[in-house]
Amino acid sequence: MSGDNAHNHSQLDSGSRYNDSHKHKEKNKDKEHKHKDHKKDKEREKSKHGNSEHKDFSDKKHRDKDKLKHKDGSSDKPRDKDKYKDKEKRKDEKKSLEGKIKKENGFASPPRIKSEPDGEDFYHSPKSLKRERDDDESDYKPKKIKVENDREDKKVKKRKQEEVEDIKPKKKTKNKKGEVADGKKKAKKEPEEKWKWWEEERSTDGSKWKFLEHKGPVFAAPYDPLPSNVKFYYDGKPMKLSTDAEETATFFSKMLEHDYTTKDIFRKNFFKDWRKEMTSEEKAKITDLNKCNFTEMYEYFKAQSEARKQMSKAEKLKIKEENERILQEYGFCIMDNHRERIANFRIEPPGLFRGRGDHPKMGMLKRRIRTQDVIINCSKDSKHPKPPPGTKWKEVRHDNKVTWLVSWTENIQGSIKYIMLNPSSRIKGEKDWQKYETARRLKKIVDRIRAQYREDWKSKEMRIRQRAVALYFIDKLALRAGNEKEEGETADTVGCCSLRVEHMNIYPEKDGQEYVVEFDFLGKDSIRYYNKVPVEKRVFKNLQLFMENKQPEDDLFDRLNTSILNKHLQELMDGLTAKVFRTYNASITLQQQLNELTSPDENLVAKILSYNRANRAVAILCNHQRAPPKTFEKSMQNLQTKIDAKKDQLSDAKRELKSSKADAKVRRDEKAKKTVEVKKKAVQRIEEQLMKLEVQATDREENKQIALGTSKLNYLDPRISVAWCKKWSIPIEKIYNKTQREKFAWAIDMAEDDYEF
DNA sequence: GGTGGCACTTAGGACTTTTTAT
DNA sequence: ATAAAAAGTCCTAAGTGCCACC
Repeated sequence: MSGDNAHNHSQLDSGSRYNDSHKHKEKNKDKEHKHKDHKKDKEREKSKHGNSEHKDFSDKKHRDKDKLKHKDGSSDKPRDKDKYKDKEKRKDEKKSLEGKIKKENGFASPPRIKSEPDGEDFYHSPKSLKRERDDDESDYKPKKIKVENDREDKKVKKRKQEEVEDIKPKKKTKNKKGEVADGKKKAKKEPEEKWKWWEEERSTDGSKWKFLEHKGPVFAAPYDPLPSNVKFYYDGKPMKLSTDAEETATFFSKMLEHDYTTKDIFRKNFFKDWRKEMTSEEKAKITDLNKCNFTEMYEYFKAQSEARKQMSKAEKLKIKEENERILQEYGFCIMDNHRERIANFRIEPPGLFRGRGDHPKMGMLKRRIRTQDVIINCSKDSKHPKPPPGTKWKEVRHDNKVTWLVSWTENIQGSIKYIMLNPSSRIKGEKDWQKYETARRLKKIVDRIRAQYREDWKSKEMRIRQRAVALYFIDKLALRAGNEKEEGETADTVGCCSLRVEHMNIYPEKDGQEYVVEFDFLGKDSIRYYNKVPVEKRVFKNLQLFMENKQPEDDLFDRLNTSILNKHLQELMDGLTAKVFRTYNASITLQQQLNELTSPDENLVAKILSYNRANRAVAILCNHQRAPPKTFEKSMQNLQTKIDAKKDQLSDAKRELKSSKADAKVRRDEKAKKTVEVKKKAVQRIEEQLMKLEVQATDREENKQIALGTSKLNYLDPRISVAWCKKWSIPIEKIYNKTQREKFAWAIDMAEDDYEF
């Protein structure tokens, strides 16, 4: 009773993530299918649908999807747009497109002949295989063998200079309003000259770096015990907890407001792990989580965070400076002569595991990482990071075949966590660039691949048909590959290859369309994928075949998994895997949509709306969702109010204009004429403002539950956006913020207005 | 082929800061 | 000046894919 009744919240995952309770069907038919053993049925049941609250979401989503789903080479019958006729453009008059192959931009590459004689002939050493491939991935400048140390080429000069400047921990990055000049006069003119790694050659030996030096991770702050006046109550009585037990209790107390704490699994897992932290006396006494009252602790933390907000300017500044200091010390490393930003240099603090969706491990205690858990990776000849006094690293190694600086093993899933570089770093950027080049190579042969999988739908071999149908989905719908997962260890989610019969319904005819497939499953992060699509007849027939005599929980593609699929893809094109299709389809969609939606005579605001729409088309394709912002309704309403006000203002202005015109007609003097002009201007200005507001409203509404960021950051070849900006004279800042510009510096530097994906 | 380990990319939500409206 | 909204950043979970080994 007491205690945690503080929470009773409502819905959490507003969005479309399932978590809870969905009852479910006849599950017991049981395991005679060779299938795995359904000990996890239980979990699965939970994610069964039928959750009415998703209703409207799905409707909407499916509407959008129908609208935008693209072409797949050929057919693709009518979609069910009918039901939702809708806003202007973006129908799918796009299909074509595939046909035309564009010339690769600049970095021409010896396009590897597509189906080359499988690897072996080319690559002898499995060891170096990967790297070699990368290299002749082409796209990167004419290669030349990189010599260990600075070569003689023209680059040397530039490099040297950078060495000096780049490496200096610039005391304070940005010149915050002048205060900079301290330290040394910034004589060093800052590394204003940004390093253009993309103009240099890449190493060819499979090593990721030659030199790496860093300071190691920043550990989580040690536990700071509660003041004695903040009490924990068990069964209504105050109880002083041992430090460890108390710390763990604070983790729970901090989440009191979160829906997690109302979930059985969460509570059960938490309580079990909490008890492990208790002394035997505590363990004996505390036997029921429901008798625990954490509210004082909760209030205490709330007050603290409140206090933090109320801090004076000076205090805040001090904290900011301290953070900056830590950043300068630990947030950078030196990799091959350049000072590069580290992404996550702080070790994850202890806390309660928050899995997403219906995670069987939610609530478990994520333990504190100590020095002896940490592996350091750096150059032998670098200054090794030193462990906190009195402690020792688990290991210091010097592996330049990997990119991480620090790693440790996490205790929930037993997986390894890494500290790596920021996306703006050379090592990440090169990889990112390469990813888009691979997608562009796919573009050149995608027609052939499509033709082939269509042929394969007729294959005599079941495994080939399954492979072909799966690939069709991956291509057409941008589904993820769908690796197998260990049951019971994670939320029950699937991707293409791991789809189960229960994840789709097929209808010979539905809503006036033939051969409709309705997908409904939870994908990555337990985000629901719901889509109804007409498919080709052969696909449909194949699906019927695959589903024959199967139980709902059986795999749809029982002869297929990601490794079989990827092996096949690898034969079609060097470097081709399932995920390349997502990248390819996302980028090509952006490009098409930009071409279609951008009208030359529109103003900047309208163009940006078009960009956002193109971006949105991709986000919808990739099913990138977000929970509608909590304040969405309200802010939408506010905006509408503003629009209404503006409209009133406009009609007033118009009226005034009219009367001034009438007046001018009568009086015919200069003054009256002038007045007319002034009024005209006013009307125009107001109209513009109104337009802007309306655009804003449209954009926001359309974006309600769509997340644009993920595709922008991970799927869209940035050169497409850069070229678009150049072509229409849109400042790049309108599209990419500072962080994004840093990540995409390579693209911003190299793409011209005629770049074509 | 199946399995587990490893490295690295992709992902949404929480949290913080900045901007805008009042 | 203050509040609200939006934008930006941080955080870390959850994917993909490859490899070694059996």
